[in-house]
Amino acid sequence: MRLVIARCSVDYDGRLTAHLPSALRLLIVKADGSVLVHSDGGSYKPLNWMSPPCKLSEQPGEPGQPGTWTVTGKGGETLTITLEETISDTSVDLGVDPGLKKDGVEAHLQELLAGQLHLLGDGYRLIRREYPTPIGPVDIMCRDSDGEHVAVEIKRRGEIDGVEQLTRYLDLLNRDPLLAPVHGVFAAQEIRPQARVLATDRGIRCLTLDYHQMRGIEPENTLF
Amino acid sequence: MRLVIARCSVDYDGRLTAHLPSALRLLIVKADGSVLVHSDGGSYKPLNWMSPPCKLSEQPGEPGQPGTWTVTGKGGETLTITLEETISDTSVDLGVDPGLKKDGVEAHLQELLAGQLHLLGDGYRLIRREYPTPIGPVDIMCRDSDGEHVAVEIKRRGEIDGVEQLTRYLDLLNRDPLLAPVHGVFAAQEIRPQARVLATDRGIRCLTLDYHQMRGIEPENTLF
DNA sequence: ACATTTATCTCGCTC
DNA sequence: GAGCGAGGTAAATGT
Repeated sequence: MRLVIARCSVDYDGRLTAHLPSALRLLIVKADGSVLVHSDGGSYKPLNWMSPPCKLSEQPGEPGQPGTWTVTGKGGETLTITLEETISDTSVDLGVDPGLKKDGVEAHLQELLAGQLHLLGDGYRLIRREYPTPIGPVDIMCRDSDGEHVAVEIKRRGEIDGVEQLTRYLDLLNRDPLLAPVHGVFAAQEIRPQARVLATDRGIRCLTLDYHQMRGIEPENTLF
Repeated sequence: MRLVIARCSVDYDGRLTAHLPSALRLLIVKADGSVLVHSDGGSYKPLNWMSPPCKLSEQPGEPGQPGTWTVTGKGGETLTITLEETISDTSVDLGVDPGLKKDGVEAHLQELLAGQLHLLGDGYRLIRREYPTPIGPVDIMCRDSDGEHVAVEIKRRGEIDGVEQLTRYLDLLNRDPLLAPVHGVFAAQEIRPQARVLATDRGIRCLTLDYHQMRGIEPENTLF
């Protein structure tokens, strides 16, 4: 990664054309060749940029004359940076980033809850995640301490349509004498009052998931 | 603007939860307090960030111990950065940026077409741009050579929803006896075949705009 | 590979 | 201030 602080003007020509008058800015050149032009405000979006894949061509410029960067993108779009005065120019090798892990999405909540079935109550045993039915997979299917089936629907935010979805599963599953009775649990980080009322009215238990707590309890990497 | 190169891990807790394992990264603190965490790849989007308005609280950490930054956003969301090793930490005052000037977006197409109504046909006269209706503004309202009203919807890329939008305007406008009959023109740099079929079926004329040509023909600043 | 949907969307505008 | 629509949307997901 290369960081340049410079007084520069910038022109973009691609899907649209855009121009930045001369000012002091931060230029970032990443390892993949992408270039960002940042000002000292705004938000995370650069004033202008070029996404990878692209190629940077640098014309140093005569002493006392501005240098020019020409960045050409895959589709032929160009970012032209005219550097009038370079305050600093440093490079650093950051290596490859392990990447962002987003949590709190449905898939991760399902994974966590499947490993902590005790949150549903004592003696619960997992049958399987993504239990298939003709109208879609049940997030978690398990048995309670009495051996009766429990279908769990997991949402990040529990709203009415999630309750409807679980209701459809339960209607279907309870027609199967090998499974019935199948109980329902509606689990979410946040359950809207309307959804809670509807679920309760239909005999579906609501379970609010404490994501932070679940993540803390999640088993660490052990020796085995 | 402050630039920090550091080995750090990052946790975000807000609308969602996200975690970044420890790695070398670039941290940018802008004048408005916003914080960006960039890796050496990807695109212009940071791995994680906090948008302004927000407040940065810095706990320096004991010697040999990591320091911690806690950035708190307006809605209570937090970005926690644990700095294990700081490679560099520099600040620079960039001043206020004059800002970006864009061309070739929908607004500019509208401006160009309003000045070149002959592209619609001979004898067209402009009534006004952004002609207001209760369901939103019509991009261009004009009269044709017979004095009948013509509503023009302009898109950069003409797709079906743009045709639907114009259809809603036409339905409404044609209820007004002072305006009816109002004809429709769907103008775009590129019109998808499905959109063209739908528009034609509804008696809406399609017009493909050549942006570069329109820009070339646009009258230069003349003396009078 | 391509189409569709989402987003801590951002940004700019109108009411 | 809330609401709406565009975006060089970008990024993720499903087919």
